[in-house]
Amino acid sequence: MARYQVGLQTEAKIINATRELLADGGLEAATLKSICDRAQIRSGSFYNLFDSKEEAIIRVVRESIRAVDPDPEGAGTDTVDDLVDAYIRFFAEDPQLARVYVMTGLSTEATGNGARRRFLRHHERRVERFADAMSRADAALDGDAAKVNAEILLGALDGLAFRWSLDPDFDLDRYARLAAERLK
Amino acid sequence: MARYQVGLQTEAKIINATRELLADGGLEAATLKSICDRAQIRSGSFYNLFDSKEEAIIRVVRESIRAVDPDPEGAGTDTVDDLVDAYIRFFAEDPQLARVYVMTGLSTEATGNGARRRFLRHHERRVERFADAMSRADAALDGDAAKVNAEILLGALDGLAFRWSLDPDFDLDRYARLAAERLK
DNA sequence: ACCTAATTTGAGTATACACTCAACTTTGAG
DNA sequence: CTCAAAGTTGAGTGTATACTCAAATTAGGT
Repeated sequence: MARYQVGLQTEAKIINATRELLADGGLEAATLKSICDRAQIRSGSFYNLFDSKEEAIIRVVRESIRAVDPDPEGAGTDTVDDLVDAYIRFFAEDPQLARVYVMTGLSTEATGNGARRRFLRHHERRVERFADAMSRADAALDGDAAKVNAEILLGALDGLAFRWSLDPDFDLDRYARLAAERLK
Repeated sequence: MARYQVGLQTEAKIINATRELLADGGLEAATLKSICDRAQIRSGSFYNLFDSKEEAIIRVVRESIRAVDPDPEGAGTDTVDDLVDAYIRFFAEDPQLARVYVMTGLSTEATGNGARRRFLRHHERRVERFADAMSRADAALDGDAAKVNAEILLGALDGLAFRWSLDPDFDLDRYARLAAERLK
């Protein structure tokens, strides 16, 4: 499985092309032809490095989901503000990956519902993270109430992010901070 | 353009089949073949009544968008609670249409972005509706602040609805009411 | 019962898609 | 420099898609 430099470069070109296409037009836009055209390769090269189109897409989607997580290994030291900031920063700093992230959750099929399940699992982990931070900040808040609050706050953040994905002019940063202020 | 009874029945079968498929599997699932199979007709009959597959889909989507609106002609007499109730009721009473509604906004292409634009336009109208109701309830709230509040509340509702579309077990009714309580 | 227009049929068209493979070229370790 | 493995190519395969149309059937007003 040793690899030549050219192969690694081609792999990177494919991943970049896939990410750009997913960010611009979602799963519908990421056809094999469009990926190969953008990466400036022929389909045979694609299949020399990837088993399927889905493999490339899942790699990009996974990357986007990981990127929204401020500190995947972090164990209970974040504040709610930290978490909200990380969420907002993700959208501000890498809108392309962020769009992939939003569109992933929304896609009905295309990646065989695997993406949806991944998205949901990640969401649940994040709710716990937020709930923990809320509990730490307010000793009077019991676990269940914190989880409810976290679910609502994350719902609002996701809803506003979705709104932004429909209309890039929407001031996500501002609204997300206001929502967090009212809901934390 | 006079029509026989059979024709009207066929049209209804097609619309129903399309709605069911959209609700279950989104745009990806609503292929011409699947629509015709479910409606128990052959493709020629479909094209005798519709100019394109998109026409049938758009009819269903429009229906879903209209259904979420409690009183499209209503001029400024609703309270925020009325509007939130209508939103929740829409999801509780016709989950199938509601799923179509959510999935429509999320679809990247498939209906040529027309659906997305429609969705956004409708969203903006609804924000104004909510903002008006908020202004009426609280004289101290100026127009801009009300609009911001409305945008956040609707963001939260849409986010929670999206969450529900990923996981039908999610208790949308409960969370939506809690969100409205904190944000109105 | 008659007759025209509405409706149905299903094989057929054109196109786009993901994916394959045999022949060829390039890489880089020894 | 050599050469086996890695990488590239592009025409080609199979399948699914939306959509068409000539021929047959049916509806329903007269």
